[in-house]
Amino acid sequence: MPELPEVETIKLGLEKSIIGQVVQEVDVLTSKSFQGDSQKACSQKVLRVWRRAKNLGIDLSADLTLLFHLKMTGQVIYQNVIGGHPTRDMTGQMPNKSTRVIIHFADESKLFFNDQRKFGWIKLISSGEVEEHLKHLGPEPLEDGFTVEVFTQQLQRRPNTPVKVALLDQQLIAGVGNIYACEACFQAGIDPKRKISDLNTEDYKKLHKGVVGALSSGVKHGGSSKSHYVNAAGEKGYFLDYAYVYNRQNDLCKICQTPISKIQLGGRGTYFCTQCQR
DNA sequence: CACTTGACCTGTCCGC
DNA sequence: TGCGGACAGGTCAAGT
Repeated sequence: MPELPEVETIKLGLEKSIIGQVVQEVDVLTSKSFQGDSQKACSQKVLRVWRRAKNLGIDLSADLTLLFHLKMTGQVIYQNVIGGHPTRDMTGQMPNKSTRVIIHFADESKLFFNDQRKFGWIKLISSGEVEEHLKHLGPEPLEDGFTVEVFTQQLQRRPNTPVKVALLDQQLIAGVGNIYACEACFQAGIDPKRKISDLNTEDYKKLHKGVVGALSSGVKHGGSSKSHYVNAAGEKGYFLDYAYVYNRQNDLCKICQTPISKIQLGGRGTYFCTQCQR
């Protein structure tokens, strides 16, 4: 589920709530969801929360890092208990049947890792190992170094791949997933089926703008909640209210009123407007 | 090497 | 109402 904007929104929420907290206990309810010795995290303090692509990191003292990947259905929800009641209760009773790991802090607040499909994971590693885990990832599209030139160079490593499939390749660009790949192609006016080798300079420029624009809009609206995604406080995101094509098969294009088409590309559902995207 | 497909899981939705 | 099949935001490994 969560793509760059969703993980970024979770990161911003956690930064406000868990920096300086001390881990008291880690409760692993589903063993495949947690790799490493969870006991090592006990008594360690949260120093920093960060994101790289769709990975979420929590740096602890003692040179430890909790690395998260939410895959399709992962959730990271923080609940601070005041007067016996959670401060917010958007997500119902916690833990629930998809809760896989609970991190208890010394002040009795808790961080829940929920994941219906069990594809996601948490790894406890030494901070020095983080780079090794993330080294295959391409550039961060919302950072300053992400120029049209860098973008073009990266895409050209996959000349025979359809544009939308290339955007999903984390080695080329970090953090774009199925929703934002569809939206980026729409915003660029580019047919998602076109091969990379078919693009000209102008196309790269429009696509670059589309990728940055779609992701920025995603962050601005707090991410996309088709079914599972919630932020660190358990609240939904509203980007899909503003989406032009994703999940809008047969609905009318917001620009030209043509019904939105859905096809398969690289095995994934792909939405686009046959009129606006060429 | 470049690219495609299936597997990993659970739940929901849709047609019959 | 029940049942089977398709599909779901991601990423690997194995196949062509």
